[in-house]
Amino acid sequence: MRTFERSLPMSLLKAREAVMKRFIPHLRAHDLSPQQWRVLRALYDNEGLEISTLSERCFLLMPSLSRIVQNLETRQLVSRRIAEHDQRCSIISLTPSGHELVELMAPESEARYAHITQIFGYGKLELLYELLDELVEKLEEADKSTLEK
Amino acid sequence: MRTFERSLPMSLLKAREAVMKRFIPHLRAHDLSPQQWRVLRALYDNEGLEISTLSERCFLLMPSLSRIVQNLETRQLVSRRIAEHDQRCSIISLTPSGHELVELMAPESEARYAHITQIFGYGKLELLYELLDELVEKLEEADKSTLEK
DNA sequence: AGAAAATATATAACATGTTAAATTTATTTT
DNA sequence: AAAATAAATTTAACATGTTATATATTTTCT
Repeated sequence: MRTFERSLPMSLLKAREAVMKRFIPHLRAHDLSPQQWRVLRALYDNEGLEISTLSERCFLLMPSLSRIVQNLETRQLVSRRIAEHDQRCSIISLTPSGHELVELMAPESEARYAHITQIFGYGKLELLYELLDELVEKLEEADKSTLEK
Repeated sequence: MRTFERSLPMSLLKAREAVMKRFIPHLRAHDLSPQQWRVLRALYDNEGLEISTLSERCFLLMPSLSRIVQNLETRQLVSRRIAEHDQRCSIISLTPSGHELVELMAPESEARYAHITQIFGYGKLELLYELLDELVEKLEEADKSTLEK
């Protein structure tokens, strides 16, 4: 049997944890979880998103996101309104203070990302992104052709 | 600001999810979570581990592992005894039926791993492992030298 | 129009992730 | 040896992950 250490999911997890360690202190200083930060960032890039679109962009399942938005709503960092064209849809936006918070935090967040790039090397980082994207792509392709059978 | 899509933690997460998708149905068929399976695998490779060693090997924090072991214990897949040399330490072992379960499941698990290797390419997979290891290594080195300052 | 099916979201229930605090046993200090 | 400190593990509390189910609204069908 393959040795236990050679586990792709675990290697990916370890890498993710190592990277996140660099960001979490900064997030915690502003009382945000990585997920909450992802939501705020996504809304900053594209103001006023349906919650299901937000779910895709942030790679969060609806039940998690539902709770996260409720939390951010009570903290007045985001607001929601019901879509006119379809009353089932919630549209989430940053409030002014949510917008402010992102702008306050972004520079340090960017600096930390730049530091990781410098430590690891720009070329290697690009290569890693490419490999990860290709892995996902190929697995999804394979899933599709399995479904067609 | 860097575009939201270019997020290393999220790329790592997506890749991990895509890979896990391949294993989860098989695990669920045997009522195991990925974490529970990791624990059983670790114990199969090295019978009788202190729970803190198990925690490192499986990359699980103690509170999570504590609950997982309790669950596996009630299902009689693992057993625990108190270490003679230090009564604070729990030593966890596979029961015979735990051992059996790993041997029953391992072939299919290996087959799925082989399939992923084939889809993605052996060389690329090795390269990915190397990059992930190197990323973790370099981040840890950088952490150390920061502490020394 | 009214019933049935589909869609968007939320809630429920339970496992896991995560930090802090509690508990128990070992070790060190005085 | 008694008190203080440290170490291993568990429990608590709360956020998130995950599957199933419920709710509300829209669309489709007849």
